[in-house]
Amino acid sequence: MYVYMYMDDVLRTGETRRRTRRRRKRARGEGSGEASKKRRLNDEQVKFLELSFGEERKLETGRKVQLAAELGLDPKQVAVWFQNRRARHKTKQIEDEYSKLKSAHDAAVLHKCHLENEVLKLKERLSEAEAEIRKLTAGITGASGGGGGGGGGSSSPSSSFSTVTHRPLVNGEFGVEGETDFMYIYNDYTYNNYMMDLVGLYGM
DNA sequence: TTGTGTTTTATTGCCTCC
DNA sequence: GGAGGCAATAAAACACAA
Repeated sequence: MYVYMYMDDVLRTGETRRRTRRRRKRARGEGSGEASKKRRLNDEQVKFLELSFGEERKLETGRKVQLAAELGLDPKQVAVWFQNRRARHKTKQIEDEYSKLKSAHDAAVLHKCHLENEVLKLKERLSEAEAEIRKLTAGITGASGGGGGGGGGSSSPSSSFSTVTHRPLVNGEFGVEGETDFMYIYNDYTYNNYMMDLVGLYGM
């Protein structure tokens, strides 16, 4: 019996279902007369119930009866009010949680954009550095292959490497905020490291 | 005034716990 | 098995633009 009634309701929608329930109610002799009319609680009653809800969200029987007596309400009304109030509270909590998560998500997306931008800049710097290395390496191999003497002037290793090791030390060169750690690592990459890398690369 | 959207009060049916 | 909680929904009351 229940299933049929339920399916009946499921198959109907919106106003049709509403009218159906209204008809059923009337058929049971409800829905008419003053007693069944909805009675809105006055401000004082709501204020009192809110205070009580603030103290304790759930309602034991004793407290329910006492509240009802104090407010001149039916204990059932108090119970219903608490039930609905808990539902509203839950909805609000969900909404708050959603907006917090959304803010966090938006911040994460923004951060990701910054990081991607940073990666692009660093890649650009890397290819510039690689080009410079190639240029300098060509100079070194050319000088050593020139046979004898030389040594002085711009072709000397010391003058070339000093140029390279000092360039990265220019503060803010990468255009990246909060790059202190990176700068520290980069500054540590000194002449000796550079020489070792070259030896490794070209077997000098 | 009236149509429409929102809020509040109440009901129903199911579930859990004691 | 009864009391009480919850989700879903109805329906009355209210707010407000057109």
